[in-house]
Amino acid sequence: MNIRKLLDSHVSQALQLAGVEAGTPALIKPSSRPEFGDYQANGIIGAAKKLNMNPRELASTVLNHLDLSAIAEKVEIAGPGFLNIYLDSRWLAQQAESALESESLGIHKTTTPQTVVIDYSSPNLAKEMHVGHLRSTIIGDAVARVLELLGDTVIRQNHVGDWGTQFGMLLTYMNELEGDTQSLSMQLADLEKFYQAAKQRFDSDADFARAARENVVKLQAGDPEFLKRWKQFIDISLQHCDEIYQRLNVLLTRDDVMPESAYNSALSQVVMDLDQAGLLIEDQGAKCVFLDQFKGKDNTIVPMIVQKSDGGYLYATTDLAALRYRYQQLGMTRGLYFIDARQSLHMQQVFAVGKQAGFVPENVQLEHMAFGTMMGEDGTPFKTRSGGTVKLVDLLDEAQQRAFVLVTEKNPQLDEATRHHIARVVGIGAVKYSDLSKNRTSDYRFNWDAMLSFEGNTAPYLQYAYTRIQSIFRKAGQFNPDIPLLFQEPAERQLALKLLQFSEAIESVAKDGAPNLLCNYLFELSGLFMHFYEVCPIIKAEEKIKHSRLKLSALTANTLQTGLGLLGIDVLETM
RNA sequence: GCGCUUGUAGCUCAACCGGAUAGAGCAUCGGCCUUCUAAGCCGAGGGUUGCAGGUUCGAUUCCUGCCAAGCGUGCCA
Repeated sequence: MNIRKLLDSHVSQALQLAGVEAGTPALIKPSSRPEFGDYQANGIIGAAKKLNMNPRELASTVLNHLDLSAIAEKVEIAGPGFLNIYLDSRWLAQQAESALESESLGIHKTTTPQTVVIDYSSPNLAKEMHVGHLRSTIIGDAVARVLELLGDTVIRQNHVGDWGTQFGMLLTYMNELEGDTQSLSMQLADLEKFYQAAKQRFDSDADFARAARENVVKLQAGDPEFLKRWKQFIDISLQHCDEIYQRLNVLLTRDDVMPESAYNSALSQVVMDLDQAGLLIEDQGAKCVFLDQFKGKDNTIVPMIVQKSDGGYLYATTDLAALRYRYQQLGMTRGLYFIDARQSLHMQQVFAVGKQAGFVPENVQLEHMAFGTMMGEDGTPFKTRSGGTVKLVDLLDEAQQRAFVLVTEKNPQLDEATRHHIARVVGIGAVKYSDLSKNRTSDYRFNWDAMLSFEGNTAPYLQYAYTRIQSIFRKAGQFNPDIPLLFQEPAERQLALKLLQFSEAIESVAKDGAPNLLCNYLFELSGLFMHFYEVCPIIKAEEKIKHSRLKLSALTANTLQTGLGLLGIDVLETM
C-alpha cells in the first residue's frame, strides 16, 4: 500500500475531470504541519495558473469530482488552493491490519522490473580497504537490497582494480621475500604495510624500481611465473575484502567480482569499434574521442583518451569495455555506479561515448551515484597521524570495542558471549548507519566520536526500539491478533500512519539510490514508537487495548527489522 | 583559464526536486526511572539558508553575477 500513489491517482483523475490537461501532477505530499491534515495536494495552484483560473475556484471544482469517501474523513481547500486530506482512521487501521498480515509489509513489487547492474565497492587490490571504501560498499549494497526487494533483477559487479602498474612493484617485493616464506605470509597479512614497504623499496632503490617496471611488462605479456605470483597476491587481497564484507554484512561474494583484468582482451576491440563508429581521432599520438558536449566556454573539448601514444590502454577503455559487457552479456537496462564524485567527468564521458558508439542504447539508464571524499577531522584529506589512511578493519575493531564497553556498563548481568554479540551488531550498525544516513555529494568530515556514537539518530537507537518491543512480547503472554486495531491515543494513529508510509520510503530509495531516505524514515518511525511507548502502556492495559497496541508494536518491529535489513544492519533481542 | 560539486543553528546533517511558520541529532541548560530496558522521554535557548539581484501568488530549492571551499581538467586508476 502506497498511500501517496493512491491519493495521487484519485486527485489526478479529479483534476482531469475538472478540465486540466492530462499529465498535470497532483503533487501529493505528507502535510507539512499536522493542522493541514495527513496529506496535501499542491498541484492545483500550478494547474490553475496554466488555465488562467482562480486556484481556489479550480480547487473547488476538483473537489466536486473527487471521491475519497472510502479513504478520507474530509478534504479541505486551504490557503491559496491546497487540498488538505484527512485520512479516515478506520481505513488507516484496516490498512495497517493488512500490512501486518501480508508478510511483505504491504510492499508491492514494481510493475516494470529492470535488470540493474550495480557497480559498487570496487577496491584497488594493491592495498587494503580503508575508510574511503565504506561509502561505495555499504550504500551500493543497501540500494542493491532495496531494488531486489522491489522485484528488479540485480546484478552486483565488484569492479576491483587488479591490473595497475603498482603490481609490478608488489610482485617484485614478493620475489625478494620469496626465500623467507614465513616472513612473506606474515607481511601479506597486513597489505597496507606490505604496500608501504614495497613502495619504500621502489623509491629508494633504482635497481628495484627497474625490476619492478620490467616485471609489469612480463606480467602483461602473460609470463606464467609472474601470472602465478600475481594470482597468489590477488587471492590474498580478495580474502581481506571477503573478511571485511562479512563483518560489514555486505552481500558481495567472489561471484560478484569482475576485475579490470577480465576486460584486457576486449580493449583493442573497443578502440577499433570507436574508430568504426567514426569517433576516434588521433591527437598528439594518442587515440581520443572528442564529444561536443564536453566543450567549455573557452571552446576547447576535454577529450577522452582511450589509447596512449605508446599503445597502452587506460581505465576509460576498460570502463567502456565493462559498459558494453554489462549491456550485451548481462542484459543491463539500468546501470548504477557508486563511485567517488571526483570521477564525475570521467563517468559522464564513459556514458556519453558508450551511447554514441552504440555500446549501449539510448534508453539504458546510466547513473553515477556520486559521493564526496572523506576528509579528516581537520578538513584535509583523511590521514592518520602516521600519514597512512585508516584501515577499515581498525575502524570496525574500534567500533566493536566501544560498544562492548558500553553494553558491559549498561547490562553487566549478560554473559560475555552475549555482550560480544551485541557489541558486534551495535558497533558495526553504528558505523554503517552514520554513513548511510547522509546523502551528501559534498565532501564530508570523518569524526570518530560521531561515527561511533550510540545516541540520537544512530543505528543503536533503532535497534533499541526493536529490543524494547521484543521485551514487551516476552512479558505480554499470548498475543491475539484477531482483536481489531483501534486508536485511542493520538500517538497510536500517528504511529500507524508512519508505518503505512514504509513503501514510500523504499520506493524513493530505489529511485534516487539514496539510502539516507530510508534512514530518515526509520528514525522518524522509531521516534514515534518511543513516544507511543511512553504514553501508551501495553501490558497492563485492558485486554482490547493491549492487543491492539501489541499489534502496532508487532508491525513496528517487523518494519524496523525489514528496514534495517535493507541497510544490512541486524536487530537484537536484547541490548 | 575551463568544468563539476558544495555553502542551512556552535558542530554533523534534513527539508520528499517550487509550497503554508526551514526541521532533527550532538553539544548547552531544566525536568522525568517503587509502572513494559533511561542506548530512552518531555521542555528551553539557538537561523538574514554565503552575499547581491532576478523569475512569481510563493525561492533553502530555479536563473544571473560575485565570494568561499573541495575536486577534476591528453596519455595514473
